[in-house]
Amino acid sequence: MTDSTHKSHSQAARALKSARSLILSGVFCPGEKLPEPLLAARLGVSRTPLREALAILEKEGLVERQQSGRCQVSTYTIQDIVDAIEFRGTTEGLAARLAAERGISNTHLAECREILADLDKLTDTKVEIKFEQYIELNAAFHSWIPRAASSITLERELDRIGKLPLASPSAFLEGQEDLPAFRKSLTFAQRQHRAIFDAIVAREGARAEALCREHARLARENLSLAMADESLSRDKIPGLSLVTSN
Amino acid sequence: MTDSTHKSHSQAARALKSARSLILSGVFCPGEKLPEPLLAARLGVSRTPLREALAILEKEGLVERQQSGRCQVSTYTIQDIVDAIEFRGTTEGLAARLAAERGISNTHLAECREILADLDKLTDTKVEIKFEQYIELNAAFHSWIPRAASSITLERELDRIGKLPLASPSAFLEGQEDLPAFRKSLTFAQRQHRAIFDAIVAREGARAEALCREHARLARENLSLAMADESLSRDKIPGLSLVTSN
DNA sequence: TGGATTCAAATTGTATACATATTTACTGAT
DNA sequence: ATCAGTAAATATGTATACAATTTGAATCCA
Repeated sequence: MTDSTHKSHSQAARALKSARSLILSGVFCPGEKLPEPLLAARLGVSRTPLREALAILEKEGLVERQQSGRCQVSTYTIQDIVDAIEFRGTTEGLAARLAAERGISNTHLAECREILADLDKLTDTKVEIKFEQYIELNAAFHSWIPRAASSITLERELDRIGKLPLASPSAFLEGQEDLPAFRKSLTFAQRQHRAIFDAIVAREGARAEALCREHARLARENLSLAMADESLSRDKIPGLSLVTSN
Repeated sequence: MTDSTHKSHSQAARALKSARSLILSGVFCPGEKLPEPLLAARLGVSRTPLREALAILEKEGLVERQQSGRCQVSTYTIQDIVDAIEFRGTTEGLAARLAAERGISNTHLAECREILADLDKLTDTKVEIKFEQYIELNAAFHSWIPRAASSITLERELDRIGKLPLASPSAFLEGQEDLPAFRKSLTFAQRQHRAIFDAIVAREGARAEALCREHARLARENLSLAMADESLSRDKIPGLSLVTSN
């Protein structure tokens, strides 16, 4: 899957993305040791760029260094994930409130209208939902919120929060296409998207904030669904393999 | 080659702390280029650990890499700072709400009582306030909140947010000892600390959250004070040198 | 058997070398 | 004087080498 032809990305950047992907996809188990020489060989880079990538992954919380300096895959509890989801909802709520209070530009208005219209097409029709498109548009809506608030700070922070395991708005959209309860929730989620947008446009800051928080609860529900669903989703949903089941 | 015994002061870790300190203290101007060889010589390390430190500082937002790969000190607007303070207040509010909703242990209860009692001693007496002690105790109170919520996630995130320029709860406590308006605000801040604690103990989540947000507004006021205060505070308050006065 | 001990193998942290890419300074022409 | 073009200087990105440390295992002793 790795694409070594592109030189637009440095070895360090590719090592970062590959290693993150390998960890989230469950190729490495939580707690597993990650010797640098081994990982470097596996990723096809030398230790120098790999170590830069590992330093970042450590900051992101995906790997930990024990006192000796050895690297291992982090372990997460369900509550860690719940808290991360709540954290994202709260931060998106803050961004939505600021967008409402500050008012948004016509450009941002039009941009979101288009995203929502496209999402409507995907969810309203009786046609088979195209999940890849939905994921993309859903991510577009969520990243729109801090941009609408004209807040570089929140843009960057939400981007970062999305890298916490299972905290991203798209975290539970992959690998659950087959669950009927899950599919129905997509239509509901889109109603919430519209409500959040309307609240922002109407400058109703408190409402926009509350709606964002409630919207994040969907992810929490999906987490429950995924955990209950036995072995099916464990290796399909990126990051779920890091969670201790207890 | 100086001290390779303790890993707690690895070259990379020391380079990180030193470079961060140099940037925040205004030794390097915003936008200034930071050539690696120069910086490495200045910090007394080789480029390898320095680059790890720079990768982290880039993630923290203190330095940026232009497309060529060259490193430069980031520039912040006042609104970036305002948003970062609001972000911290909101996240502390979330932690306080969770602490209230989940209930706190007796250990955490006693720990905070002691912190607050010590803060009372410092602020109530007519004696000269010991700023260093106040800063330490204030930081202890703020880091107590996510611990009381039993949330590793929020503990780590708030620690991170505190590294954003001027977003830390202690950001404006240094270098303003001489401003009377500022000194008076310390007593007020302590009243808010007590109110937050009481709300958490009483399991009043919404109140605890609202109080935390309001408490963060103090930092915003201090930012205004510091900006209005001409050249005095610009090189005294860590991070203020990164802000464009525009 | 169980526990300490020693020693080889493996791993980390760092410095350095070097190829590639970029910046800067300089030259010369219009 | 201005601009383009070129060459030298400098910076970055990466691989590799090496010392110091840690791990793992085989050995020895009670």
